[in-house]
This record gives sequence, structure tokens and C-alpha cells, in this order.
Amino acid sequence: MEKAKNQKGRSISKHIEETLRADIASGQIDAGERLDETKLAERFSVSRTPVREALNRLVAQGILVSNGRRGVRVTEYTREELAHMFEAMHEIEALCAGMAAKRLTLLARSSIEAAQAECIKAAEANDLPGFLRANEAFHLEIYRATENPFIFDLASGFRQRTGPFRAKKFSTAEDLIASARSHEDIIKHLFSTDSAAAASEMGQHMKDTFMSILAKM
Amino acid sequence: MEKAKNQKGRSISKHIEETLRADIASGQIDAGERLDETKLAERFSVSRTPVREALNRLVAQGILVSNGRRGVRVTEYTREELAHMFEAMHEIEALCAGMAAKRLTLLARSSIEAAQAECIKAAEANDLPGFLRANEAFHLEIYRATENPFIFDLASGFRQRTGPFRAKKFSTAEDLIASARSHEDIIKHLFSTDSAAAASEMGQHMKDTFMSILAKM
DNA sequence: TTTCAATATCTTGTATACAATATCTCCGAA
DNA sequence: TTCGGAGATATTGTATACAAGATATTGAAA
Repeated sequence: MEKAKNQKGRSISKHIEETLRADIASGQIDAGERLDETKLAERFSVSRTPVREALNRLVAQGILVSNGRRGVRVTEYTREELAHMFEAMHEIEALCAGMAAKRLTLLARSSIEAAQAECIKAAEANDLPGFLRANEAFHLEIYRATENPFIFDLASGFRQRTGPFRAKKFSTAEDLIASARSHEDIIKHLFSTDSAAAASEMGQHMKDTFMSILAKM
Repeated sequence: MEKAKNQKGRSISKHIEETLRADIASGQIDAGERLDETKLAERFSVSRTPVREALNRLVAQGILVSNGRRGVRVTEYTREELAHMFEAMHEIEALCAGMAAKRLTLLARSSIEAAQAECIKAAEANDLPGFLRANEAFHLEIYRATENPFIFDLASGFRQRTGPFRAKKFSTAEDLIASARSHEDIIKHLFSTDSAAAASEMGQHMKDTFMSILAKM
């Protein structure tokens, strides 16, 4: 039974929403698992009401799926749906890279380089959690470099949904290093402001990632 | 005070959600307008609970925005935000056109042609509501032609949000005809399966639309 | 008259109670 | 034993009640 801190005046339901989102993204709550309102209410020591609010929002975001009166579950994907999801992610990432290349500011450039440096460091140390964080930051910085908050939200929202699957991909130290090296190619084209090449390179990077994930499922 | 039909076992809150979404998209509820839970509850002859559920989901979809304890309002955009939103829409439309061109099935092709025929018909009859419906269908068919449900949801969700603004653009009969004609160019490239050209043509179409909207605001 | 603060009122956030529907269990018949 | 249905149980959907924060109002002092 954990404490619902309700810190900084943020409502309880918001806190629950974020906690659940994190639990799902990190895989602590499995895909397909059913979420019981009463149990969650007990876990957070609150009534069902704020729990329901949180669940509703997560449903609206596509993270959970509602089956009418048969409760809500963590969205589960067939192989085909996964392939579609990855294809969509791939297209969006490429789009972001293309936009970013067109309008790369010095600030964005340095942020991306910093994130990439972290990736390399974590990969060489074979630090998986560290790499996942850094990799996340790397991609987010590219979304941010589009300078378009809608695109940023879109891409980061989608990234959240693919998170649980991507996390499983990286098993060996070689995987990490290969991925980090692939980033270098993306950066090269990004920084040369060759939009099409950057998009294409990012597309390739994501395609590699997704193919190797699908192969394992 | 309207009747909450609760038809076909769909929950009341779902019904409210859809009704509000339609009201906002059609402009019956203005941007920036505050939505009072109690008033809405009275309007639908239900308690505040299902109203809150609906509002929460709409907030999660970005259609409404919540100001903590100061209620929810219809999301309002500055000129700059609008420009960003249109840019995002523009990129997504182009992406869809590009994907659609790559894998156009006969079924998709005929659906798109049918929608375009409706556009032309409505435009020549200067039937604004009819044109808006047909135009909507035309774009949705292109999203569908990507054969990727995630992309479809993404694009149609975004289209919903830009709806209230796009509706204001078409004032004269010439506007309608010009827009319908622009569709023809998109189709030409789509059907030639020239992905890059289709994307670029769609991008131009959307850019024209958005520039003329922004000019009026 | 203007300004500031205390109070009243209104609105949202949460808790609890009740209703409706789905799922489970158990028992009897084929 | 297996199948099916009636009742029991559990879970979600909705209503109402209460708590807490925000806005509006009132009144007094400068």
C-alpha cells in the first residue's frame, strides 16, 4: 500500500495517472493485464473516483483499452498490430528527423550531441537502464528540434506506447553499441541539414530496431 | 434540455463525449468557452459523474484543456500555436499521401474517387455543408489508404482538432471549386504511385489552405 | 472613491451509496 | 460426464453527499 502523496497540489487522479503510465511503460504492469478499480483504489489508499478518472484518461490516450462493463486492460497488440504500430513510429521518427534537419538551432544541436554522448557512455559501460534513459533523451531532443510542440507531443506520445516493446530489444552489449553507432549516422545527416537524408537515415534506424523486435515475438 | 438516449447500451458518458466533440468541431461551442459540469449535467439530465468522465477524456484528447480547479475550457490557440498546429497537420497529411501512394489498392482508389466526385458535385452546387462532408471523406479515405490504423487514428484525430478553423476558410463558391480542383492534382500523383510527388502535392494543398486561414485570423 | 481583506458563494475534487450488467458457481438433467 | 440455466457474486456505471479550493461580494478604513 503506497502513499498517495498528492504533492504540490497536483490532484490525486493526476498522480495515479502518471504512476500507472510509468508502471506500464516500464513493464511492471504487463500488456493484457486487467486493472481492477477497487484494487487500485486500495493500493493508493483512495476511493474509486480518482482511480476511474485516471483510467479514463489513459484509455483516451490509447494506453489502456476499455471493454464496456468488462473492465479496462493494458492495450495488447497482435503481431500485425505491432507491425503497424512500428511502421507508424518509423514514419513519425523519419518525419521528425526531416523537420529537425531543416531548422536545427545551435541549442538543439548541442542538446542532441549531449544526449548522444550519454548514449555512447552508457553503451560502452553496458549500462542498460542508463542507455535506455539516454536513448530516450536522444530521440526526445530530436522531436524537440522540430520546434513544433504538436509534433513533439505526437511523437513522444507514440514513443510511450512502443516503449514496453522496445525495452525488450536490447539484450547484449553489442546491441547497445550498434544502436549508439547508428545514432551517429543520423546525427551526421541531421547536422548537414540534409532533410531527406536525415529522414531516411532515421527511418533505417527505426526499421532495424523494429525488425529485430518483431523477430523476437 | 435534451434527452440522453443511451442507445444501444452505449454508456451515457460516451454519448456525452461524442455530442460535445461534435458541438465543438462544428463550432456550436466556441474556442475558449468554459464548460460548466453542473450546467452540462442539467442539459443532459444526468448527474455530474458521467459528464466529468466525458470531459476528462476530451481533455486527454487535447480538445479541452483543464485549468486545475478553475474548470475546463475548449482549447484555444494563439496565432503562433495555430501555425504550429497547421504545420503539423500539413506534415501528417503529406506523410499519409506518401504512404497511400505506395500501397494504393483498387478499393482505396475507388473510394477516393467516389469522395472526390462528391466534392466536385457539392462545389459546383455551392453546397457548403455538403462540400465540408465530402472533403472530410476525401481526406479520411486517403488516411485509410495508408492501410495503417495508427496513422489513420493519428491523422483523423488531428483533423478533428483543426476542424473548427478549417470550416471558416471556405466562404465563396470559388474557394470550394479551387479546393476541389486541388484535390485532382493530389489524386493524379497518388494514382501514379509516385509517393514523393503525392506527398509534396498534398503538402502544397494543405499549405495553401492553412495560409489562407491564418491570413483571416 | 478606492483599496484591501474577510466572508459568502460557487465550482471542482473526492468519497460513499446505489443500480445495472457481466461473470462465476453450483446443481440438475440429458 | 457434460451441458445448460438459475441464482449468487463481483465489477463497472451512475447518483448523491461532502470537502477543499477559487471567485465574487461586502464592508470598513485610508
